[in-house]
Amino acid sequence: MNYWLMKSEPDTFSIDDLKKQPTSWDGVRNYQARNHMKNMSNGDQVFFYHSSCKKIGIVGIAQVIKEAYPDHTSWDPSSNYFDPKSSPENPKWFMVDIEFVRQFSTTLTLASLKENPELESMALLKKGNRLSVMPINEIEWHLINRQTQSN
DNA sequence: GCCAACGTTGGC
DNA sequence: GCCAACGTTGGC
Repeated sequence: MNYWLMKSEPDTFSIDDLKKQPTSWDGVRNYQARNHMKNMSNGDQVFFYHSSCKKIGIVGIAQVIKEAYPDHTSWDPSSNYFDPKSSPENPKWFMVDIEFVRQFSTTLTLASLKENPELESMALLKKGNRLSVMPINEIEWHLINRQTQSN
């Protein structure tokens, strides 16, 4: 089992949206993020992170329910995520499906994560980090998870 | 709204 | 293959 963090702008797609139904994580157009998704397995656990919003931070947990498969929006000319270099025969971009697991009673804010010296090495907290899909190591996962309660 | 950091593109 | 220019991300 592996652990991950995925960012989403809640104005576009929030954990409340995920709660209603599983979703396919389409639209990732960054090689590093794509490669991380290709490394995901069914059952992998995901911190769900709200970015670019009022209360930035980890808001809950999701899990992978379908492993990486071609992102069809990449060859759809009407899609915002269209990439002319991708085709059904030779797909360039991939996505996974995730479903809701639980929501934290309070947002584990970015500011509070930064205050924890044990989390210093986290990729998320590195300056200038813009990756929308990143791995979380097991120690970090449990450290963070321990600080949370479910709704 | 600002801007630093980063990834990508394209000319050379 | 280098690197300047550009577009995007995302915290503040």
